Amino acid sequence: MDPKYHPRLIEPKWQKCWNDHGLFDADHGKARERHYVLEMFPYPSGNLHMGHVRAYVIGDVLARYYRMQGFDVLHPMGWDSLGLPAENAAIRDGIHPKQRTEQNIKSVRRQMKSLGLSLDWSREIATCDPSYYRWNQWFFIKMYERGLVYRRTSLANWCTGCLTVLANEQVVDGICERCNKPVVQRQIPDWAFRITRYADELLDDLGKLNLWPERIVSMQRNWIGRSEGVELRFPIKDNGSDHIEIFTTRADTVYGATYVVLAPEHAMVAKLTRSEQKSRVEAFVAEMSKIERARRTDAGAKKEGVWTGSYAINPFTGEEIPIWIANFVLADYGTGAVMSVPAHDQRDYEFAKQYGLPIRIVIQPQPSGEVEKHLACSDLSQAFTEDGVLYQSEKHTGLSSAQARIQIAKQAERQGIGGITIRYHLRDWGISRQRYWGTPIPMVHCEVCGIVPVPIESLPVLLPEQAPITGTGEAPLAKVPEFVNTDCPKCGKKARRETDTMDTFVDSSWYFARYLDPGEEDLPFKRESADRWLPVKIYVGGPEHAVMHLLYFRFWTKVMRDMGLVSVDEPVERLLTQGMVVGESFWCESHGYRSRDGVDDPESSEPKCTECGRTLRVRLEKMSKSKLNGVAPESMCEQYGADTARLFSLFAAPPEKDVEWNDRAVAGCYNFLRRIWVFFLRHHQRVEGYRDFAGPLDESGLSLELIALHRSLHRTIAKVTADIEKEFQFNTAIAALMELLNGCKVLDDEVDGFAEGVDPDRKQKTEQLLFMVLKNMVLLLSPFAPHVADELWKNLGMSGFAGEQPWPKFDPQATQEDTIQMAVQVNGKVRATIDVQREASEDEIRAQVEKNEKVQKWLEGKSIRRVIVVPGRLVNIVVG
RNA sequence: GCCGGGAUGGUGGAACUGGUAGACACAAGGGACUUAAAAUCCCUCGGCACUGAGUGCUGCGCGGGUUCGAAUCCCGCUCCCGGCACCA
Repeated sequence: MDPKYHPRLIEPKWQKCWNDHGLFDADHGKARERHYVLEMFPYPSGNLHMGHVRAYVIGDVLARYYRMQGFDVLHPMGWDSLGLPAENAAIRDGIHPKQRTEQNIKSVRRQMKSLGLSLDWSREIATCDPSYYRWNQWFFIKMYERGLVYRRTSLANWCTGCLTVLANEQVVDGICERCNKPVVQRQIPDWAFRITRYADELLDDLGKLNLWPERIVSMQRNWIGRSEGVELRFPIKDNGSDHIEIFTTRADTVYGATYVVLAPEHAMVAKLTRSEQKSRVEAFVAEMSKIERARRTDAGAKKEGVWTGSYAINPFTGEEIPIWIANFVLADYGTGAVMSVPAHDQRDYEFAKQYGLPIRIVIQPQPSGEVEKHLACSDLSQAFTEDGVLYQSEKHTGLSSAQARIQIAKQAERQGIGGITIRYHLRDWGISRQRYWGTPIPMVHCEVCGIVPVPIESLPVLLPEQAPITGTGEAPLAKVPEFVNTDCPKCGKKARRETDTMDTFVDSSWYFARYLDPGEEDLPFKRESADRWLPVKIYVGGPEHAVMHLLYFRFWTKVMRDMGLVSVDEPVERLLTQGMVVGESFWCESHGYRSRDGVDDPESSEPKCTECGRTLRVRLEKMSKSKLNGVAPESMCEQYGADTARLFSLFAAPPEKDVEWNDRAVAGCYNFLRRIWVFFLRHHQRVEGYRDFAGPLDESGLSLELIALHRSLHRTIAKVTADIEKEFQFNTAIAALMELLNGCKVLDDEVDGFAEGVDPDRKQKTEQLLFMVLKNMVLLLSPFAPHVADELWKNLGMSGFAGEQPWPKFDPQATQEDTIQMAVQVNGKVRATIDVQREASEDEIRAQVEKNEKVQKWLEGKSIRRVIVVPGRLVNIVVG
């Protein structure tokens, strides 16, 4: 055994060895119970960062642990390799996306392997491979047949930076989440998935996800944004047949609706505009279309609008009320039209004040003295938006808001002018992208037949090798005549192919199922494989995918279920969203982000820029290249080894929390592995004769310290098992292993004593204990630090791999102490501790407590009122 | 504003169904070894007070409550983080 711990020597060796033995291939024993462990697959961007490392190591520990627990584990990896970054890079430096992607995959795969991840590489997939994306096309056509895909011309989010259409989910505060440029509204024809058809189920089934983090569930609920309300038709004055449809959640305020407002984009605007208002309305509409969504929808923006010149009739009061258009009404929510109740809606209130529209109070706070206060105040300073009691609302007056909403909805239904409706914030998923590096949409536009899907048997529609990638916003595929020009599959006449490609979220919506049968040619995957492996038992990834990816992922699963491909309702049983890896960033006013090398004394409280001497702003930020605060996993592996990198990313914090990268603490983890190494170095030869010893250990004749160590061993097994299994508390599991090692010092001392000659029976038992400690320590360590574990396993003279061994079991008997330390409290404060026999009765404990001098001191001159004995824990004496 | 999550030493973090707060690690201080440094090993380490092995008080964001006993349960606040938001 090498006297020094050299991770760089042992790690590549074992990685190769595992690979040669196909140790991590799934489906070894078909009879065993199965466990599908999945981490979100990466976009192959050339280099892994620490965030990836953390996610993959977490998943890897679980995969290795479950294997040792006897499960048949599927732990695959692949590449989310279509998408904008490769295309943008191609525009920048002229390398074809395919070439770049292949290089990157190679490099990232190598980095993953050097982390010792226990992946089944025989199932590797890449979404840019036609054998993958043909199934995107297959799904697209199947979904088209089911009415889940449709062509629409709609207001789309047009990114002024990427020059392409974005999904709602990709727009954050009116800004493109990718390039940070403004997003504007444009009428663009595109393809969309009807995810809204599943809105209810996506919402309801959140209730089944009880092993998902609450905040993710809550974010999804928020995003789906179900609201129950009433749709009402407001007839238009002097036009008997026409009406405006509005949506409201506050039908109880309908008697206070004193005007109607439409979104500027509303289809009826032109029809409703009277000639005398025409110029003003048109100018306003034109102006609005120019304003980017960010400013339009900013809550702080000034309310603006114009009157159309027309009137509607409030169907409940019969009053004529003016029809306006305004910036604060959105075309794509509800019906794009609202009834305005200025007394009870803050936006309507502000608008009414500004344009002198009537305000009528129809809700009173509560039937108390406060009513008068409100009513007396004819000019409200703001809207009263809470529920209350109806006022001046004809026969509904006096009802509570809740009651009134039901009554008014019923009345509307009876009169045939509306009824209860449910609206969602969730919109259909627009998937058309005017980009090259994506899945071609398998549709043909024929002048005779219209839109015709490509027949399933002619899939895949291959992405042409070359296309002019200019980034100008027009679909690159439209400029490739060989691609565009085709024959209509229906009539055979000349036709044109669709030239948009699919959003890459399509790829990641079902990849988890492709791993089941990556080579399958007739279907995306086999039903029997799906039944064998799904749902995914544990899915690990970053919380940044809480909304988009996970929602689409769930949607797709439900669609696949309805297509008869899978039998599960939800793709993932348990979700683990790991925290970010953050690092200290240094920012200089004049030189921007500075690397540590560009900082004078990074440890001080006021670090200075080496260029200009300015005091730098210090922050903890997600590690990134641009912020120069990252640590590359590769250099980490070179310096300390993969095992240390793995250990640190698990030990620094519980998995859901952010971890701050700390070089010193990393060294601490390295030190732990080194100390284990030294411990084995010292003892491994001594246990040569005990390789078959499987316990139980006879403790008689052993010193109390050694018995304590034996107990500690069993407790550690119990603790590590529970920590992994129950809560994924890898940090405390590793702490327990450190504690065990710390406790092993007694073995060193004991063994030192052997030189002077010792009772052979005692020596044998000690060596048996030593062996059990060494063996189990390796096995417990192996999911976390697999390379060093296998090296130590070999040095112990054991055969096979540590990771193939059954997970250690503990003996509950052996975890029990004969004497237990109990705390003695007097009036709830700890005053003494006593040692009692484990089986001691309450009376015996009381007797012992009474004898205790320290306790007596506190009882002096007081009378005992009550004594509480919590077996095995403490005694509390209540005195007065 | 709405929805979620959180607050424990100098730091990252432990603490089973309410039961000895601060495991484990980092940093810091002291010591051993060494010509010296590094490395390694050992000791101390929430705060305050007292001459001491020690003892007492105090301490889990703040204020109340329940309880023999609260970091943990309940009520009321403060602050921080994440998400959503002119969504009618």
